[in-house]
Amino acid sequence: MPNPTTIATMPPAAVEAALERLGRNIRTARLRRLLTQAQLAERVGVSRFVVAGVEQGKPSTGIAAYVGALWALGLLEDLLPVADPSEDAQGVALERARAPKRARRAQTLDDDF
Amino acid sequence: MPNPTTIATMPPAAVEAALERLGRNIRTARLRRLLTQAQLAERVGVSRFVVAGVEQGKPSTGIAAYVGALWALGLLEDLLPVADPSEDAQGVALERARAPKRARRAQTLDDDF
DNA sequence: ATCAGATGTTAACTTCAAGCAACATTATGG
DNA sequence: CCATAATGTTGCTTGAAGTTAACATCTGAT
Repeated sequence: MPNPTTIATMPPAAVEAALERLGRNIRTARLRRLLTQAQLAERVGVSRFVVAGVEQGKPSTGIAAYVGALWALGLLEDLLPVADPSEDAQGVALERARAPKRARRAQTLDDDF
Repeated sequence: MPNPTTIATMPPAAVEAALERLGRNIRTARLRRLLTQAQLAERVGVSRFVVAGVEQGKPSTGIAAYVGALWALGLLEDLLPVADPSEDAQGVALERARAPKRARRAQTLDDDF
């Protein structure tokens, strides 16, 4: 991550909290299944340090490690509702009869200021 | 990701599919809010290429970029139920009156073979 | 209480991913 | 239709993520 001032090094507090929570949840799920970090890591295909990072909610860890852990724990389906368009009430409300493939703000034409 | 044979380069099909779906969902949410990739990237604090990677479900992209995008779109709460211990039916079933802090498999003692 | 195993910590090294820039392509608004 | 903005693509550079290893610490089973 070449740029030192990135989200992975200084994430917003809300993002950081969400990641820590997710990590704790994954840890709880692993312990319930009586798996060691190393065993889970082997299933996921990473080193045990990456799993440790996931359980700490490390922001810079690749998402594949997180999703791989969920997959190895049989919790992949929990990801399906995330940002699901049909559940995005705010998005549906914002969408006023338009579903563009590209976001383009109408350029000011007559109403210059 | 130094190791060439990692989950980020060759993820299981299910993981790959889940990531692609998540990326598409994030893209849909962004378009509904009439934001460009660059605008969303600015809010998240990354370059527009990272956002493009997120929307493609790139496995090796740091989870902070994904969660940051959800945060910037007002969809962070969607992450709360993921791997939620109280919703982990399988985990609750497996947990037989024990909640260890470390996973340790009972070593074979008398029953050697 | 003891000991084996799980987890945390540190360090050095390797490799890839993020950043950046220029260009091509596509889609949208006019 | 055309112009313009958004998105995709490519190549390069560099910093950081992941791996490995060794050691410390803590937990839990016996």
